[in-house]
Amino acid sequence: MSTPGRGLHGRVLDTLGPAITAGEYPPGSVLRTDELAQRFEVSRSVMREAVRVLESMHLVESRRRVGVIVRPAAAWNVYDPQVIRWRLAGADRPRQLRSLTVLRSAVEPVAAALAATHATAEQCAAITECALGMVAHSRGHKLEGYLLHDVAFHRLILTASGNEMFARLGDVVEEVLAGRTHHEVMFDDPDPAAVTLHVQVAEAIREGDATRAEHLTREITEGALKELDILAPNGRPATTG
Amino acid sequence: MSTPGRGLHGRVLDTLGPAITAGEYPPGSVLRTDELAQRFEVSRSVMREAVRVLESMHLVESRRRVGVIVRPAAAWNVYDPQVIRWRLAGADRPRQLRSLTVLRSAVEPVAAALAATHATAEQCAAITECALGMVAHSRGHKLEGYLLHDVAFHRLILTASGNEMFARLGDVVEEVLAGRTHHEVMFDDPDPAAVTLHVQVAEAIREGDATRAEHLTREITEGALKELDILAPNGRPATTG
DNA sequence: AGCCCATTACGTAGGACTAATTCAAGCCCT
DNA sequence: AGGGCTTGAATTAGTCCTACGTAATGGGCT
Repeated sequence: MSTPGRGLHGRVLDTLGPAITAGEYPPGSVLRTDELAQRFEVSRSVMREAVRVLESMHLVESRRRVGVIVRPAAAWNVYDPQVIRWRLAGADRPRQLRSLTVLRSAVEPVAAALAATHATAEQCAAITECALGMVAHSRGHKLEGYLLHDVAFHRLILTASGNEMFARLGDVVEEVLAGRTHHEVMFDDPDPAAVTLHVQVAEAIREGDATRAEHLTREITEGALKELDILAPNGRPATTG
Repeated sequence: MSTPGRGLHGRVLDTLGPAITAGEYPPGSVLRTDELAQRFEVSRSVMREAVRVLESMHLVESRRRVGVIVRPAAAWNVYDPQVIRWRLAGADRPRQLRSLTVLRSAVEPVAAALAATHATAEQCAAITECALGMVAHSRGHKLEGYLLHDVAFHRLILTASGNEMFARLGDVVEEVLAGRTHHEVMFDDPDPAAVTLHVQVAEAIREGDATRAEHLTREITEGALKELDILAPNGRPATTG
């Protein structure tokens, strides 16, 4: 995807990272550096660099006389794009997708409101163009083209918000939307209502109507949440009273 | 604060990280591993481990035959707690504080709404206790005690939301609140209206009133934003029309 | 202009030594 | 005799060092 194999230590991470985030090693598990080095057939230097990276993601903790200890999931840097990808590729992908979608539902409406105030003329034009592109690809099994414009649309709004924290969530949105199209069951054509909402959001931003942009975006993200509920009912298995 | 000096490479990071995030090396700057190792009086191995960590934060990129290249700020992992701390300690602290506060204003209301639905009885009790603790420390220059309860209050709500992404923002909130109390000019006693809002949020969550919890929390975060505007008017110097 | 090659800095390997932490054996005190 | 404290030995990560591999760059040659 992004950086597949930036050196030997990266190769090791591509295996170890997913294994840890998948819960293959329960919290508290102890790994030993030279044992791992042997297993992956790399030198200790390389293995140590890999461990340092895992450590910076708070996936593991390295203690003398003990080894490399796997930390509980609550400690993980769940905002690290690498960690997100690893988890999305793993078993609890549904839960992860839900977490990310809820995050979207919190952030994107506010981002849209800010975009309505801050967006430059060029950004407004680009956003509108994306919305029109979505319309153009909304019928006739053009899912790939639709996805492309959809991702660009949301990414542009997050950037136009002027908030760097929001802007950095573009990758997350892309991951979620791409996941919906590729992995989950995607209806043949996107929901026409959703397409219309995107066009209206573009309008609102263009007109500088922050409140309307916010409300419309909220409708979009709430739709995404409902869609998730249909595919995988109940994030936590609540006994439907 | 969290892990000051987990080995030699950590010592190096404590100096290099802040330097890079402070913009001391403009994007595209080239550092050489050996040179850095000499400067910090550590071996190349240690230096390489430090570089690997910086690389995983997307602060730098390491290329053969070239060196360690500083990446533009747009590429940085701004959600990494370490990066956040480095930036908060640096020169553009005000801008950073604003970004984080805007993020709070997006996330916390939604988190509060979810908490109203998901929180256990124990969590409700703890949240209420914190709110009462804030009241108890709201008068008479008891800022430290107030801060302690304030942080715990928001952290509990983020956790009670049941969303791991929200829960991990507890550190961010702590950093922001602590910053307000310690670094910025803090009025002798906290705003009484804010204290009341916290108590009411606790009520709403206890009663399971998601909408009310959300609106009240929104008032809190909007207050925080206004407070920022007073201290450092206009994140981007907009000519007040 | 295009190709080749020497330079250069990172990448990898592996051995030697240090230091810190755990665990247990042994000691002392009660 | 039992419990708690001290001490020391074993273990594993941490650090340093040296050598060699490798790829990208930039200059020089054709």
